[in-house]
Amino acid sequence: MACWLMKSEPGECSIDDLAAAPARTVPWVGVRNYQARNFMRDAMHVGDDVLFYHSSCPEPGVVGLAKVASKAYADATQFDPASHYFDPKSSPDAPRWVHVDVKLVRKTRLLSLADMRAATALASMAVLQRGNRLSITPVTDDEWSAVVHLLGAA
DNA sequence: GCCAACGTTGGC
DNA sequence: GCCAACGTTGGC
Repeated sequence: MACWLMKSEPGECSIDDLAAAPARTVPWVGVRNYQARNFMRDAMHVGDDVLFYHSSCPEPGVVGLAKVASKAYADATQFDPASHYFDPKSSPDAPRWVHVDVKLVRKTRLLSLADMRAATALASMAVLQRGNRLSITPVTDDEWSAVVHLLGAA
């Protein structure tokens, strides 16, 4: 079972939005980066563990644990001209963008980006590497355990 | 296939 | 708002 870190801007979908969603599940719409899409399409499986991360906000960091709740399927927003995520080059016959559903397991305390950078056990995390901008990154089992340990040690 | 220009991300 | 880093686009 693989683990992932998924970034969300709290202004778009916060951990509280996820907690309030029906079945505490949201479709992870809006990914418009091929590498992140490929992770969802090719490498994610139902039941994979997810670190839910707030980005582009005053306190970036991990704020919850979640799971992958569906296989990848077409992102409806790419076909909607009114959507911010509309992609005129995509067609329903050959959808360019797909996504999975993500289901909340539990909210956690904030494990801030600063906390993460300070933790030696997390030094190799993809999300912490210089220049990283990917909204979805793989997390190793060891990194997952270290994050959960840090969250528990609050 | 190269590469310059441009757009986006995201922390600060 | 700044800026570094990186991805995408499109002319050639």
